[in-house]
Amino acid sequence: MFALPKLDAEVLHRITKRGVAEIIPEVEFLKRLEGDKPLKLKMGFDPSRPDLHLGHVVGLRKLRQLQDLGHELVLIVGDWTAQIGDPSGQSDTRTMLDAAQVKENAETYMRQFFRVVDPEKTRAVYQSEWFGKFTLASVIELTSYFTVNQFLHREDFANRYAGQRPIAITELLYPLLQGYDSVAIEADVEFGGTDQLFNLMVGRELQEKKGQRPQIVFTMPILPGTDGVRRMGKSLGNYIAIEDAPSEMFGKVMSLPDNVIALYFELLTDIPDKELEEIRTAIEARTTNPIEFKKRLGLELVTWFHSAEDGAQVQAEFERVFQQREQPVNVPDFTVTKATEGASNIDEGSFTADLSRLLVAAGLAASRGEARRLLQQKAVEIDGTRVIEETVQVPFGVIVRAGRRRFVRLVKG
RNA sequence: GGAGGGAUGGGAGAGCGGUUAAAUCCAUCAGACUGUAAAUCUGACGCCCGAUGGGCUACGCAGGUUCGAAUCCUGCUCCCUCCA
Repeated sequence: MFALPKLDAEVLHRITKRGVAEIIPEVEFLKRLEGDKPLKLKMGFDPSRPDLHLGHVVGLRKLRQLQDLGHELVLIVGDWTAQIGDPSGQSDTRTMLDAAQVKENAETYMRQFFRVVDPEKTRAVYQSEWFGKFTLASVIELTSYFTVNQFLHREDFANRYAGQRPIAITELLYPLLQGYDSVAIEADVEFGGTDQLFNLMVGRELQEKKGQRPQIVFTMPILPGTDGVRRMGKSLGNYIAIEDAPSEMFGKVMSLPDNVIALYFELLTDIPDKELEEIRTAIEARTTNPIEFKKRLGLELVTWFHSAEDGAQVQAEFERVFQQREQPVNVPDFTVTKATEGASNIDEGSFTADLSRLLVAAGLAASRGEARRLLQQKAVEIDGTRVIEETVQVPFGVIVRAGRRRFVRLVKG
């Protein structure tokens, strides 16, 4: 009944080469792809931070590609590992999540997850299905397969050990639990960023010790965040979320440093390798303005996660506001009344504005101090004219701009 | 059980009795420039006020010493390293 489609060279190439760091072992993976059973693809997630960003998307796209070939994804909801926290160099204690919270987070997660991955070929399972039944004896057994020395080889641990920084015992448990998940579901392939290599290998070994066919370890490059340097991460504040509004998503793409543009195309789009090369050389040789590539990237991403209309609109708006330095099409209204801070002498057509107060009232500045700073720094415009004075007479209907991105239209209440 | 180190602004990390709203770096914001919300350069970056000045908050928590404390003392709380 089930038949995996015949793989043509191009598809195969895209799956095994594009956006791939390492497949261990690659030949075995190819062999299994040709098998007559759909593969069980494993992907875990930690339900304590359900915000998906483009860093996750790199892996999700790969899963999608394989699903499209007929393989099946098993999504592990890490309700136990979430309590430990994957070693990240910090020793922040995580709070225990209650079951309801986990469920809610998991749902949020999956809602985002299915924007990339095919829900029809996805099965979600909770770690508690097996760890809920674990006894101390099972834990001890699990730990018996490895030595501390082996674990200290993991780069992160090795660095911390050498630097006399703390390594929590629970952190050592993390790879074991994640690895056991592979045993529990009998995973064929597990996916992760290159930083996950160690954990993935533990799963592979654990399966072998348990007499299972060891999973293929499939790693992908880490996507740098909007700072272009550090990995994209929520806690680093350099991420583009799947659920970012169109303008925000586009804007964040536009703020990418030039040197990561090509990598973003490689990991997040399907543009042909040939074009990828062209982009790469064009940026290096400075023959094309990189902003053009960023626009294209932004457009693709917004189209994908929102719609083509949103993409077009948001790009037009960007060009208008930031390139032409004109006013945006849709400016939110701010209603000025007698009660408004910073507004006085209101008559039919205009009023006297104390800008240090009004900017705060209108949400354009966080404090009066900041409002004054903006005025001082020549960052405030009223209908396109720079304003430095604190007190000015303004007509209703004008657009006030504070800085590059904040706009408000003053309307009479 | 023993010895020692530490808790500072969004993050990292100086300061170790006054001139410290607190160096520096990163992030952030603004301006300039630009083929870009890249890069680069410059500046700003606690809050409040009748404001070239004044006030209030802030360096784990609670007290104390002092004209004056992030800096010294005491007691808490938490964290870490090493030895056993």
